[in-house]
Formats: sequence, structure tokens, C-alpha cells
Amino acid sequence: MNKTRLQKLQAAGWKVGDTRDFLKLSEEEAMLVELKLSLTSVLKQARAKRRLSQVDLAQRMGSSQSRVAKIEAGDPAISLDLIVRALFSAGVTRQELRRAFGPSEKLAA
Amino acid sequence: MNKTRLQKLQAAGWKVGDTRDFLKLSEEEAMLVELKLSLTSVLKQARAKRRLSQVDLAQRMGSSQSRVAKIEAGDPAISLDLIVRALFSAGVTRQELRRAFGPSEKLAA
DNA sequence: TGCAAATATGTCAATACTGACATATACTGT
DNA sequence: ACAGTATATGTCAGTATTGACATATTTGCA
Repeated sequence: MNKTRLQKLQAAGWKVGDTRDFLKLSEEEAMLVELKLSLTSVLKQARAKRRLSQVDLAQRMGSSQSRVAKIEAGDPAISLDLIVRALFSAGVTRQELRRAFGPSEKLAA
Repeated sequence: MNKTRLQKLQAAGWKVGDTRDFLKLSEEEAMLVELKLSLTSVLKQARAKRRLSQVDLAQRMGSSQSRVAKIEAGDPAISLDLIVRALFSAGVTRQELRRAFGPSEKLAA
């Protein structure tokens, strides 16, 4: 995940949370992070339901076990693209994916 | 968008479409591309509804007009992360986002 | 028509993300 | 306790994506 904006602001002497502008952005960052966490939660469930090991899933999606572990661990350096590719590879349909976009409280799983 | 797998297979002498394995992957690639297109469609609508220019949106999300143009043009080298950040910056809620995950026929917009 | 705003296209150095690998830790049954 | 399997953590060179910028094209309107 991208940290450069925060880093730039801090380097420039800002106190975090100072500007309306920055708050707005961090709010959207937070929404993205929340979304990712929801999706990884769905992924874990989907993989469990299908009784796939991380190695199995990694093979299906042309990646590695360590990547899958990091996806599921919520590693901030994992792209949404990779998460969604994992979901599709785990057999989750677009229909099912909709679940992940409801109010976050409801799907913390 | 990632092309390395296809390139590797071709370099290794595969005829495209040969293996079940490869077909499976390209199917998932296609799902991802479809999803991205759906989302950019939602983005265009959202930006229009709020009467924001590409420059406006770019400022809001800390990016540039040319990036926004590329997102909306369906440029394959644009990440899902960036698309979703644009959506959030355009004021689209997670609830609204669910719309984009329905059957693809219905939301070609 | 001609001007201004909006959008599209191309490029690039900087940064972020990737698969692969090594290795550590956790879990399960014996 | 041990072996086998699954998952977690750390690293890195290669690749993909980014914001910024320049520039071209389109659109809307007087």
C-alpha cells in the first residue's frame, strides 16, 4: 500500500491530521483498506469451503503460497488486483463478491 | 495489466489456448477485466452526476488528469486499486459499489 | 469561425508490487 | 516426542504502475 503522501507530508513538517485535504484522503485510504480486509475475509471463507490449501490456491492462480498467506494476513503491500484474482481463482463469482460490499459491520465474518 | 504468463507460455513454445490450466487462468483474467470495465463505467456516471471535471477528481484523489482519463478509457495498465480510489474520491459509497458486481449484462451502462 | 475548457494520448523516472525462494512457526495425528 | 502438512514471515531482483508533464484532440459556445 502506498504511504508516500503521508511520508511527504511528514517530511514537509506537517502534523498528521492537520489539513482538511489530508483528512479527506486518509478517509478514502481507510475505505480502501476496509474493503480489502472484507475481501480477504471472503477469500478465507471461500478457500476453507472448498478445502483448498494455500499451495493449491497459489497453483490455481499462478502465484506462490507465501503470496496467498500475505493476502490472507492483510499485508498492506498487496494490491486489490491480486486479492480479486485470488477470489476468482478460489471460485468466488461476481455475484458472491457483492456480499463484501455491504456495511462492514455485517461481514467481518 | 499483467501479460507475463502468456509471454512465458509463448516463449516456452506453447500454442495459446492449449492447456486447461492456461484457459482457466485466462478465464479469470477476463473476469477481472470485465469487473474493471464495470467499475470504470460506474465511475464515469458518478463523476458526471457530481459534475466534476477530470481535473477536479484528480485533485481530490491526489492524482493527475491524465490518470483519470486513462482510468475512464479502460487502459489495461491501470490497477484496480486506482480505480476504486477514484470511485471513493468521486463520492461513491461501498453500498453503491455493489451495483457494479451484478450480472455484467445488466450494468454495461 | 475561433477561443476556452475538457478530455485524450504519449513518455518517463520513481515507486510499488510480484513470484520465487528460504526459512520459521503452527497444527495434527501417531 | 516425532514426522508430515499447512501456514507465516522475510528478502530480493524483475516487472508493473504511478504522478507528473507535454502535447494533441475534442467539445461547447459566442
